Amino acid sequence: MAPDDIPQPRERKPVTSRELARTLGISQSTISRAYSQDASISPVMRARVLDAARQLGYQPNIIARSLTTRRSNIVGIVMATMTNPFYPEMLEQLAQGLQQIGLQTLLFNVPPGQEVDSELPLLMQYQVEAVVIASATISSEMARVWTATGRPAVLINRTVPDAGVSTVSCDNEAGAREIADYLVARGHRRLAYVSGKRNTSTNVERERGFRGRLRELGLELFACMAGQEYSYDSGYVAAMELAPLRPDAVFFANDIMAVGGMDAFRHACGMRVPEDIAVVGFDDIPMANWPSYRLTTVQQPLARMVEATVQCLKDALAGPAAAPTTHLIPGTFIARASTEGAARG
Amino acid sequence: MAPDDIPQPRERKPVTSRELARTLGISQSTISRAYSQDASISPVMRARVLDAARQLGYQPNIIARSLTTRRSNIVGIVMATMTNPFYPEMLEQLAQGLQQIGLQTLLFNVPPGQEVDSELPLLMQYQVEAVVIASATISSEMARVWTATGRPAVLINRTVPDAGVSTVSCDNEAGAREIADYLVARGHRRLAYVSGKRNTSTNVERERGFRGRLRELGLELFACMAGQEYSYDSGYVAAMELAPLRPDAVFFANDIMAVGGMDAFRHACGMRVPEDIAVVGFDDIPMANWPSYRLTTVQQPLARMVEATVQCLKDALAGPAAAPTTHLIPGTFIARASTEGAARG
DNA sequence: GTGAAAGCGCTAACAT
DNA sequence: ATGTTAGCGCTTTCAC
Repeated sequence: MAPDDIPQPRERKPVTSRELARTLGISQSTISRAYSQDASISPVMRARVLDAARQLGYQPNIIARSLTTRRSNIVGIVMATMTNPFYPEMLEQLAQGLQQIGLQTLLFNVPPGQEVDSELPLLMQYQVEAVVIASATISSEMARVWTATGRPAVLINRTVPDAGVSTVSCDNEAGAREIADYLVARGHRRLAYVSGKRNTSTNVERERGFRGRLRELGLELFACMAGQEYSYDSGYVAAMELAPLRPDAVFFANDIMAVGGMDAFRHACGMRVPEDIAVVGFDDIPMANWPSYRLTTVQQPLARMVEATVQCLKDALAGPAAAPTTHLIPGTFIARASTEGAARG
Repeated sequence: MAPDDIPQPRERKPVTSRELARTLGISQSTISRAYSQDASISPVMRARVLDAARQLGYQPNIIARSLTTRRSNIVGIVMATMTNPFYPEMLEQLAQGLQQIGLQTLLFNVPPGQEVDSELPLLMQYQVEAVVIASATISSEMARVWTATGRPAVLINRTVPDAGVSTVSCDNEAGAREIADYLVARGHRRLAYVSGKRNTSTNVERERGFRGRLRELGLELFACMAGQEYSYDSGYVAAMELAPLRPDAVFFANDIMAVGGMDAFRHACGMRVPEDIAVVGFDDIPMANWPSYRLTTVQQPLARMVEATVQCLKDALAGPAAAPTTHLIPGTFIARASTEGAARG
């Protein structure tokens, strides 16, 4: 076998601190100190080390470091399918926010039909310092198992009863009540709700707020369709079923469903929005403001939610185990053409 | 200070293999063997270990393992802003595909205005085994630095001249040529192109294909607008500038831009699509098939691209450094209402 | 088949 | 300010 045929090791071993130390004729711990902010090392020595490091391409192995420091600086983000454009946006901001405070993001995408719970063992094995769960639901039991490890968890837009996890969410109920007020004030009386994924707290809260406020106003929900998930298709299908009942206003559990619903009403049912039927969503995704839709909705305070999440993690990771916090951030009602001009009162 | 005031350690230390070994009265290496597929350990012993592990909640520390095995099973995914819905979808599929072969995803989101290059050192420090770069561009120089570490890199939908990285992309040029053929065959003569982000290979290829094929057919591009990025807003703005020139067909660099363009034409310029102007995109995002748009486009073979990427990584990580591969996967032209019914020929 | 010991690359006492 | 030493939790020889 010619020398050329000898398989090369797949990976050139990176330079280690020990090697760097040897070439500089100093001790290995000095290398370590050069990278530690407040370590007793002379500026000149540090410079010498960092210089040589650049020459030889040395970079500290963060993984090895984490073994001793017990700080991986990695947080897990668990997400289910992102059929709702709201979530990619959140993921993006979240990843950037975490990175700004020196945390890296290990992404776990829960395939449809699978549970978040099944991902948690892996997260633990990878020694993530905290977990953020968005657009996905975790069982109370598993949440307790997680918090029992002493690691913080933040749920975005989901709540789990007394499981010791922190939550950050939009005030869904208040937003939904505002929608009820608005639609009733505009003279609508045959009001329908299209639910998102069953048993998600967001859906429960929005439905409760809408229903509850209507009742306070002396009205009953005229119709209620069960959407399957928070997707365009789901909204489209629900709208098709709803149309024959002729409601005069529909509140969809979120914007992407509402957009699907509007398309169904307009292009498949021959109905005009808002003249024949008013449509409202929730989230205020960019699409909601496109001229094709101009969707009345409640804006979720995405930036503030991300901020709160990042801050929450920062605090939790800084000090000793803090008590779980609950952030309920108000949304902002935004009236657009999908309801305007439809006044009947 | 009362005992209660003593700050608790933030984290209950997870049980280690050594502890588990001690409670079982066996050696620590036996624990290790219980988790290694082909290690010499008796079935009964393995069962005993795994059982006890479940009792005590022991789970191997993958990070620690990676120190000795030099395999972190982590791959970095680098993405820029996801204003194009095509990318969240890709990210989702990619994360799932990687997870299926036991690889975890460390997500790096490049903030707008920043370079991918700046993220690479971090990726190296985190000992990722490979990097996938999507919707972002890397300099040839940095690509070489990366590959010099012996770690594979896959670029999705971007190419870098001779930098030793693998690439997976849609045949953008062929797709664009097909669009040219189609539009010309339908009688359009005043053809415009709206470019995406300058200097991205996707944009260069699509423009070259479109222009080149037109020239072969004896036509010149009637107008060419420079879009700023691959976003709805960018498409909208470009369309507004383009409208006064009255082209009879426009090829936008991708779907989300085309959708923005259609909205501008229809809602701001009083033009009908396709009667006054035909619109074509590229990608075939779900939106392209919504009844509000029904956009003619070239479908990117997302699933196949993800598959190719995953396979490429799998191979590269299995054997010794393989030569970089290049996948060019054909797209599929799809005619829809945004161009149909506009025949003039 | 199992145990003992060495070492992965680093940090953190403890020396000097 | 720097060097020495002992681990962090695991895998992997090497004995037996």
